[in-house]
Amino acid sequence: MTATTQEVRPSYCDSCAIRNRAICADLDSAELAQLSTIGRRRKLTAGEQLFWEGDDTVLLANVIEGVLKISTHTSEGKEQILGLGFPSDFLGRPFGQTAPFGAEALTDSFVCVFEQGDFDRFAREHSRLEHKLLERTLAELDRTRRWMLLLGRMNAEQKVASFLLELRDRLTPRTCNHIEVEVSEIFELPLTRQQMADILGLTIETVSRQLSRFKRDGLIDLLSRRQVTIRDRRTLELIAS
Amino acid sequence: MTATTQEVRPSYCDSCAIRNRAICADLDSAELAQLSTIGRRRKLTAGEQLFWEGDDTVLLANVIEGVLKISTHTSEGKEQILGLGFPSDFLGRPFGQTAPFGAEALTDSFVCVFEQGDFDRFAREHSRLEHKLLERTLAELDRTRRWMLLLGRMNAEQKVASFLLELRDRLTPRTCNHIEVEVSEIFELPLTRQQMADILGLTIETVSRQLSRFKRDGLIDLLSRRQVTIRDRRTLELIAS
DNA sequence: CGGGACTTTGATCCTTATCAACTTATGTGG
DNA sequence: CCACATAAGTTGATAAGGATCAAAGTCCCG
Repeated sequence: MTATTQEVRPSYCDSCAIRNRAICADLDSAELAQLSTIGRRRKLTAGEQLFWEGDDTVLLANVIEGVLKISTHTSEGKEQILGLGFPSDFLGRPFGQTAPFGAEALTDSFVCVFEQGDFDRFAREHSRLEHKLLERTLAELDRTRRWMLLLGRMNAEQKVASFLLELRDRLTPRTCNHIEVEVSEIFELPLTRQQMADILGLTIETVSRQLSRFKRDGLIDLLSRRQVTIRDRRTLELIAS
Repeated sequence: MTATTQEVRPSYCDSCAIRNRAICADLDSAELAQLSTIGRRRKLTAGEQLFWEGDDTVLLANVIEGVLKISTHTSEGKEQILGLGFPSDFLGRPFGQTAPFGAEALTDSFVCVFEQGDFDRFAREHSRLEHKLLERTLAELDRTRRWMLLLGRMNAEQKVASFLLELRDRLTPRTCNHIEVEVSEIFELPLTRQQMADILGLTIETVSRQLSRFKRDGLIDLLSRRQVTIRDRRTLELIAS
């Protein structure tokens, strides 16, 4: 604690795929080394639960690879997905008592997991990290509020169009080493139709019908259940408003 | 900046109604005095806009008295209210470029306003404040996500019931000087039917019909357009799930 | 007391949920 | 490697909840 000089061994964080995009981005090597002592990597297979809604021993995680969902349930058991976690996103509820939502891997994933207590303590001692976390939380709040607009005011067609566009964007990192990457309009849906319905506040049938319609109208292609190509982005954007 | 001792004059913050509940709660007198130099009080009359969606010169505010709404619009002009601000709530988007939503007073209000730049600078230098802000933002994110469940998965009856209950709770501070206060089940709606509709993702007619139904069934009383009494909280809670 | 905004109520229509049957993928064991 | 079982997805028919359109009623304020 009081040592002024400190042997800084490179932590495995240094080679982390999201080193420069996650909340750890502003930490120096020493801090990173310290952080890496309280975190551990974990592999998740599709469908595996990272933590459950209501858990007391709360986990926090950086998504390194893959896509996760966070969700809650109505008392009648209907699920509502609250958001998706993509690489470099931070998942979980710091400074809380119980997890207000559950987290599950949608695809095979890698995450960097922390016990909440460890992380909370670390964050309070490193205001740069806390600041990053604040910025992320504010951004996430913005995104969640935009989603409210979708849930409250859009019809099924607009919802599905918006969702496809957002997925395409978040699934493809905008830059790679500061070089603009030409992005393909083909991508893999990381969710089942049911899960899409649970995100959009629709039923599985409505989602399916809407996708079929978009395909029939030439706006998208469905190569397989999970493979989507956006053929007419302009029109989709018009529909999504 | 480098002075170690400093004349601390009591700022008007010391007597602020929300001194112990707002994000300023953890600041000491010296910090509070400093903060008060960059903030100013402002009175708003019902219907007055504090700032607009898309504004570049962004304002931030602590709500001292009254109720504000934050909202955004679809491209077709339909409004979606994103949330309400009650006394001690913090409004606005720190560390951002443009306001992602507008804020308007629903009732005559008092707020404590900051220029975003001033506030951002202050926050970065006072990690206790930034920590408070983080906790609030996380709590607000939780609340917003619960609202997603309402928008995505509830029917009109459940939405209106939930809203009445939440309004009653937030309109009445739970404690006063650490003493549990017996709360009355009568309260004033700070919104028009149209605004309620814009919060719940419904139309004005549906909201009105639902309220009439609740009244007919003896769950609530409507003394005037704005005066509501909750007569059967249990059943309302049951409906709201 | 009169005018305008807000609200309530009724009638009808439309979107999406629900129910049901069928089709297509996925995967496992013989 | 195929046949079968199971899960996931599609499509159609019908129903219901809310939106929309329309008109009457109420409150509020000058």
